[in-house]
Amino acid sequence: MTATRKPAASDPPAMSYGLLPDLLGFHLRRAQVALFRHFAHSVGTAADITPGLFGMLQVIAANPGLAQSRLAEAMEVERSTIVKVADQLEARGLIERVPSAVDRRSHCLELTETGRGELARIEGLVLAHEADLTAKLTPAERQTLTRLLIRLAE
Amino acid sequence: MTATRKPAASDPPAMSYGLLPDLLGFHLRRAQVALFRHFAHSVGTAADITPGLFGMLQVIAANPGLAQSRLAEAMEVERSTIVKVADQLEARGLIERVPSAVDRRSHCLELTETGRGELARIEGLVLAHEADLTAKLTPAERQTLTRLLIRLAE
DNA sequence: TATTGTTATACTCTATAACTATA
DNA sequence: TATAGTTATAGAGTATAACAATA
Repeated sequence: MTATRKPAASDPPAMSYGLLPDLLGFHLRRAQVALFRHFAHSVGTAADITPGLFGMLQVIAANPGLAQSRLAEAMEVERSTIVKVADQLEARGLIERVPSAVDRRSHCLELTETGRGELARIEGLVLAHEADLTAKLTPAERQTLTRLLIRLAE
Repeated sequence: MTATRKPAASDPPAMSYGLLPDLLGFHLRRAQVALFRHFAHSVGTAADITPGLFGMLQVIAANPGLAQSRLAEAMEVERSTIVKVADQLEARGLIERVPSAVDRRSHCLELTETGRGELARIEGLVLAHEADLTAKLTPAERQTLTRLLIRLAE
């Protein structure tokens, strides 16, 4: 049995969320807020990075020489949005814009040596964050959750 | 068996997402993006509302006479953020700011008659959106997903 | 002193539209 | 004509800090 206490007359009336608890989007949002907070506290304070920037860095690392427009497609954002992301990562010395050898309009994004080192460090932090966050679930539950989310997004 | 075709030499190389598919946050985000798109196409075009505004309206409707500061706490945003939300909903004639009888600093948020009608209509659209979105899942899977998301957010 | 609503301001993330240099 | 990167600009959504009125 869970710990309870006698409700006092001075208690604020319990808040109702109406229909929201019946909606998947409500729980999806709450889970994401919880994850962002956990990420900010664990990874963010140790490495000054957000989930979004980390995602960009991952895709750049996994696809050496990726053009900015291809990154935009992969992340499902506008080309123009990538400019500032690349500016930021370049200003921090994590990536380089290398002119393409075959298309002079195109910039190939590449991790720098610094970027490779930083990314390795951040990956360690992210994996620890992931393990900590999902410690509430069994491995089977974690896999079930991932699979259901994938099917929802398809 | 799934339909396939012979890969052509001109195919772009398959994009890799690196570590991202191993991370819950990646799938959480994709699911939320998919849900937002679906909401925008189904509910949004018929009622000019976003998931965020709908959530605010739900909590106001479910807690008549709620003060702005209490709404801010319930939605986990700053007091000052609520001002614009209330402005918007009031400008659309959906809610009213009623001066509190017991605390002259406080504004009690109340649905107008128009607001009640509109909310009822929007709720219908939202429930249809929810049913359509989750048609990919069995009722048991839907419940499992909700439960796992709740445990993740706890 | 603390709280309520408000304003002014700013920051992040994103999009649109127009520009240039290539293709 | 179409594409790659860029710029300028704007719109959500959010936060911080300060203020007047009130508790």
